[in-house]
Amino acid sequence: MQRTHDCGSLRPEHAGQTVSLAGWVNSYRDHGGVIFIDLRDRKGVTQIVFHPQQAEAHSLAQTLRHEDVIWVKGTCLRREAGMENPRLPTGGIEVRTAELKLLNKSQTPPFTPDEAGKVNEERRLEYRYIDLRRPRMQEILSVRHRAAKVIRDYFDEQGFLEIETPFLCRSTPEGARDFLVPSRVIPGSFYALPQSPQLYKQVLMASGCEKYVQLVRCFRDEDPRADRVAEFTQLDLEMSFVEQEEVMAVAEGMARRVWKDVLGVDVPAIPRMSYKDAMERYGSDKPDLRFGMEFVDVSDLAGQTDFKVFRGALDAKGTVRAIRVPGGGKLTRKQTDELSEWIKQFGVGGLPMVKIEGGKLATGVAKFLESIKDALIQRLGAAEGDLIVFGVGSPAMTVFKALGALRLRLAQELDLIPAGLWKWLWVVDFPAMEWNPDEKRWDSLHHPFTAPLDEDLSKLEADTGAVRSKAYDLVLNGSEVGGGSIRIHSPEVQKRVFALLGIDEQAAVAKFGFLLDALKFGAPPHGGLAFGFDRLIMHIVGTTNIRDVIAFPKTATGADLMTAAPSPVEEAQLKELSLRVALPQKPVKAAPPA
RNA sequence: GAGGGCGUAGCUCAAUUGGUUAGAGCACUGGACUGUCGAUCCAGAGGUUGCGGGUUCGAGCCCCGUCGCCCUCGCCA
Repeated sequence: MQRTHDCGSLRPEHAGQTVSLAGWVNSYRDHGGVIFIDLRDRKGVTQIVFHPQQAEAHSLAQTLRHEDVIWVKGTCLRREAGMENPRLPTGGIEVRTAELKLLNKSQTPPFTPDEAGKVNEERRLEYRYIDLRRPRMQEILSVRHRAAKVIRDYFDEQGFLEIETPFLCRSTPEGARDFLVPSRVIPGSFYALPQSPQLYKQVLMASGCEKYVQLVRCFRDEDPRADRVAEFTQLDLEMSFVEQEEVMAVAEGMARRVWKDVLGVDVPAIPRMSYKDAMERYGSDKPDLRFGMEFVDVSDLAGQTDFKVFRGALDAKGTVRAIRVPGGGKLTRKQTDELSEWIKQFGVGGLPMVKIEGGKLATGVAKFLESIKDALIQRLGAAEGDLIVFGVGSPAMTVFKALGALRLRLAQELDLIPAGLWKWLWVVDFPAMEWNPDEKRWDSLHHPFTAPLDEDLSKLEADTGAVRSKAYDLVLNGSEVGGGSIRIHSPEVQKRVFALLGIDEQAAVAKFGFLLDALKFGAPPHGGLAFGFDRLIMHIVGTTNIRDVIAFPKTATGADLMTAAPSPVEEAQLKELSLRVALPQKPVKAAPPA
């Protein structure tokens, strides 16, 4: 089938040429005599005109409806003055048809690509092939492709090898819940789909590959968020004979290259912030630096008041932190009550607050703060019309996290986040381990193979919580787009870390003996990083919904609404796998009283 | 596992305090129309109000359960 052009390329300079196009009927306007069709393909929309003189084509054109697939041949004509459509790149021309072929009649579609932007996501996912016909979705797919290409070119130039790692892996109990795949050949045994190629890429370093990279699908059977799904794509990399700075430099170079080549935006040198600073100043290990609203420690001032809420938190070795909310004074009582209720889910008791009105503290807990009023206003730099909110409680980390969530919510609702900014940040010096009060043991913050900082090695056992690691996260506009670490390559240090994590030697050998073996036989020092590829694309195309950047995404329950996966399987399939399904019995509910 | 929101025609939505035959726009069908580009005009068809139960003289609306989708907490080394 001959196509001389696509639907986005004809311009007045093509006038007079015989052209042929193919695509979908985006809309039709039948005037009884002349008929107009807006023909759409991946590249754009072109107006096709049918005149009654071409009787055969014209009568067929009368039957055309939304999403019919057609081929046309005709003459490209410059539109007469006043009849151009400035909203179409091809609006200066139209194609007067001599010949029309109906390639495939469409049933009436549940919605048209034009409408898809307004249709429920559920419906869009069910008819994804119609949704994806939208120019916007085509653009996203195209950007995703280009970003992947740029990334591969970049790493190729840097001497990396793209090496595939297995999808059918050994299950490890650490980390996220695994998706399991039963083995037919070994009944009762299971593979796990990879949460990331972490262990394999370390083994690749022991294998002498030196520089590994992979765009790879990862699977985590955990509940989703707006920017998180069970099945996602990582840009995974690992390097031998490197320290933290070299890995960060390579990753930063990639970000710079992608932003430059795809968006035409320069990424400046990316600043650093310690985990401790990030938590204490922004209540997040991925602070959004596009706006201020930093936390201010006002524990000392709070201690001078008689306010029981403040005193109680301080007596419990907690903290009192304040945020100045610019223009927050306009929030109504109803709105502030709602915030106060909402913040309780983060483990603090409520949200004391005051407004600045007429140079004075007003409403809320103002009466308790009279004695510290001037110091408070001065320290926060508060101005007329501002709101000051207090994070109060213990431990301090709980307060930080609650205020961190509040800071984001208020900034969004009060429209304090400037558009068009790219605020990159490296968060470094993460704690190596975190005390898990429920299990009464230390947990890795990153993973058990993360190397502690050399200067903290000596206090590994004595002051475990204070040990920092060679881990680094790359944050963009408050979202974690990448993270990695230098790995432990010394069996000695690895043994000490496992001991602290409560993983005895036997368990360690059982879980990842192959990696420990690999480290024993001459593994080079190595480290790496993984980018959330979907999230990078989200930032580039400007969406907050990760499903927008995935061609065939799954829903919150892991369902594919188009294919209706997951689904029950034939009894014979289960039998072959030596599996039996044991659904939980539904509890019998007592009949309601009459 | 928990909380919140949503579910009415193919699509997007409306429906007064629980009250007549559940409406509108778009799409669809038929007709008119030779320059539109959200074409216009006339006419028509289209409903298990997600599903199941209950309360009531009467339920789209109230109650219980259930299914699906979205957001959040937990979870995500």
